[in-house]
Amino acid sequence: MDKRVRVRFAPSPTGGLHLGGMRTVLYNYLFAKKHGGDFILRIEDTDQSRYVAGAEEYIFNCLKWVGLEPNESSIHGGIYAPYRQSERKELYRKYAEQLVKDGHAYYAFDTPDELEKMRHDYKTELNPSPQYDHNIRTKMKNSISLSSDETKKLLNENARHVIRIKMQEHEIVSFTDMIRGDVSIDTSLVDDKVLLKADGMPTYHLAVVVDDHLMKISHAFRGEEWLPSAPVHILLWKYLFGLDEMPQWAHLPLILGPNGKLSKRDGAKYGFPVFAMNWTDPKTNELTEGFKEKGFLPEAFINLLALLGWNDGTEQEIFTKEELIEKFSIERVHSGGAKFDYEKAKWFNHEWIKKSSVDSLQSIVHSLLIEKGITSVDNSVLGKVIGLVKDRCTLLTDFYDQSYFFFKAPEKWDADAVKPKWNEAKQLFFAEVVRNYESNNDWTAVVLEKGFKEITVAHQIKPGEVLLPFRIMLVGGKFGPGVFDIAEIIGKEETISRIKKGLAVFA
RNA sequence: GGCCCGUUCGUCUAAGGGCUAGGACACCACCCUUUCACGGUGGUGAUACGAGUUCGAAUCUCGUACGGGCUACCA
Repeated sequence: MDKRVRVRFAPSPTGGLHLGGMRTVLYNYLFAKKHGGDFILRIEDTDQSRYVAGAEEYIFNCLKWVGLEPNESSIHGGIYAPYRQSERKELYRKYAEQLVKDGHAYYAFDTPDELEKMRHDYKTELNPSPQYDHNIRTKMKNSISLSSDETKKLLNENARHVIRIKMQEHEIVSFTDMIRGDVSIDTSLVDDKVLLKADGMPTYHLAVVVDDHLMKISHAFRGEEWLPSAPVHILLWKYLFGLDEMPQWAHLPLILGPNGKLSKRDGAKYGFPVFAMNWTDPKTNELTEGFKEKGFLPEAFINLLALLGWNDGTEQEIFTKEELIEKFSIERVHSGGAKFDYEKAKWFNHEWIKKSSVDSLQSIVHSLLIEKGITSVDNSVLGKVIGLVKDRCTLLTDFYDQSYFFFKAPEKWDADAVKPKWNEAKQLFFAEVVRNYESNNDWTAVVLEKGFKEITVAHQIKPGEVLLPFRIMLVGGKFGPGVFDIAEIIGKEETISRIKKGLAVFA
């Protein structure tokens, strides 16, 4: 059987592409690819009041960045188009009416105020949040409590109404989850969910079942927060299409922040990204930082996401996308939630930067430097620089701090580290170094170091006393790779110029 | 409140009845390095609690506690 695996998203700020959603996509993708199936992305835009312009494109951009593009979606198209819910609106009413006809659903005419009143009136200490269920529905305004004439009259008058599922009083609904095994839930605990809203749009509950059937979905992945309403979906499948056709479900564990389900707020509060890419909410102008802009490699992002709740049973932690596809198994996904650890996330990125070739980093570091105002970047120089500093970079943005001095002479010097011990002897020493380097015809780190050391001997100075000042002349502070490597790369002219400048500053 | 899901070092996790509960991140120490890192070696550190089943339980069962989720004309 062909595997058709799908994931659904709402283009809204709350349902946007945070870590949890991204991981759902990833597992979905890995599972589909592993079994030679199709990865289908569905967009939920049923609730126009929450719809955020640009959010859908944003989701696709994120997927593009990490290379998890779907086979079918609202932008990629596919044989079951359209893939956007608002464009499928007309489909859903038919199924909702069918359910009413078969006695599995009913019309409800209650206004928001009446619902509010019900929640207030039936609220007790024992039941702080009363539900629209088999007890309450007889007391509300719907086609079960009203006579059929009254119902007809209201429908003919075009009274605002919704269609609700009629949950059985006591029925145990069971299904097998790919991660958790057998799960059973008593229907009496689930309320009569709205299936079709007053504006004619379906709720998630109806849409997910109708779409999965129409699009011949075989596997459906979603977050654990959907578990309590799973019986609604199972029952709808039973009533509408039969359970044999129902996709296999996998309810993924939640990704937790420091306090509970990871939220956008957690990122701002604790200083780490929770979205794949930068996202500016057009309604509030609020910026949510992304992993991409923070300096993560897409390979690292996928890797750390995959390992948050899954492992292959070995001690391997660094996986390429291809290895993940090969080794992923949904049965090995944890059932418990995982707390996101930003320190470990950074470690994954560091590993990936070290693992990446100079060539693959070149263009990304180049544009980063330009962004930071370093305009004259020679590509062959940059290649050498990247090779020299990449082991010291945890985030891509670290490349700036680790390498700007190759392209720009220091303008400030950590003079406190030099001046107190500065003296005439050192002044003379560096004057000698300048003379030596000026006559140098073999500008390599090894030769430069040899010349430098010889002069320390001649001047009876310990290398340790002049190495630090030399470093500060070249880069401005106590950081960076080996000084002679730096000197080799910046070249003869620049090295001598920086020594002379340093001598003037320290004198 | 009700229901659902979960619980192994601080964090992510391995161990599917059987050697001193293994690894990674973080942390600490030492080594390397005449800067800062990288790297190397080592260390601190966990089966939530209580019963039961068993020759033997992190592992199976029950209870308790704790954590999370759901309880909308949101998804």
